[in-house]
Amino acid sequence: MQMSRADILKRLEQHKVTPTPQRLEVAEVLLERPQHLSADQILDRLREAGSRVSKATVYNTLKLFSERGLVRELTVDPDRRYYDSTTHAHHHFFNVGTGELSDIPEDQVEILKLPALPDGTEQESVEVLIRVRDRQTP
Amino acid sequence: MQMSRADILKRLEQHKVTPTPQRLEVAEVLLERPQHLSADQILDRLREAGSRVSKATVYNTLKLFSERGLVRELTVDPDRRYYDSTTHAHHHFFNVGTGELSDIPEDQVEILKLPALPDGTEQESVEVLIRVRDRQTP
DNA sequence: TTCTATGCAAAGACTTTGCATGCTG
DNA sequence: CAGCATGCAAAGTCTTTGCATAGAA
Repeated sequence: MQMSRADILKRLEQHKVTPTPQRLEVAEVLLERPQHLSADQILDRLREAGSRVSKATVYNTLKLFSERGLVRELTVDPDRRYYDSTTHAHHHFFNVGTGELSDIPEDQVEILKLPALPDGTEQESVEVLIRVRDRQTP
Repeated sequence: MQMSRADILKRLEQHKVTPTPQRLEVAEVLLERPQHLSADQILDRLREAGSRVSKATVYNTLKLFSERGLVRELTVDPDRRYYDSTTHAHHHFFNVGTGELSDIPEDQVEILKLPALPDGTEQESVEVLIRVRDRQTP
């Protein structure tokens, strides 16, 4: 990824997000490279870098970004929402011990057969989540 | 399913859960049939039936049940944990509008290819989640 | 100046903890 | 009687709301 400030501005505009200083800061951290971060992780990074954004602004900004399709919200850990800088369809590994999330390239998974959808519904997404844990090495 | 009180007692014992009046009440509601319920939904049903269990006890009981493998915890909605009375591997539909969860029988999904696991990890589960939404009927 | 959008303190929702209570050996 | 398990009030964490502030027309 490695987006310049100008690239980020462009991407915000593409998604109809009015750029503000705080939104730019959040976008810079999350869009820097393909990654999965929680709101608090982003807040920590911003604070380390000297920013003074409030917690609520980070949460609200990420919510806005995901509503506008700029990032993708992941539901894999009941304790926190992760935001994915990669928005196209792909699958995930989730390490239940460490909370670490990693991408599975789409071509590494092939689903042969899927069921019919419930009546009156349309598909929004198909996600494969492989939960893993660190192997014991005693 | 349709378990009698005796069946439920047996199932608790099989999973090394000491039966208490409150645990039996929670188990009766959740294990009655294949279903997915949140802690608060279970609390509501218990209260309607005249029970006086506390909220915390319902939460703690469900946590214990899932640790002991009596039920399965599902992570599909960041706002609440669902508990599944069906513990064997299977997949789910999740209606993002209504919050409704439904089972996909295991034989309705065939995964042809899965990636190698990250180094040093072992697989815990593979879950397919199909998010759907009600189709617009204007 | 009026109207709209932004940013944060405080409130809210879900869940867990710590201690009082009761039971077992 | 000692020791352990149980159940709940209160506290904690993550997230959203409502209002004060700033900016645009």
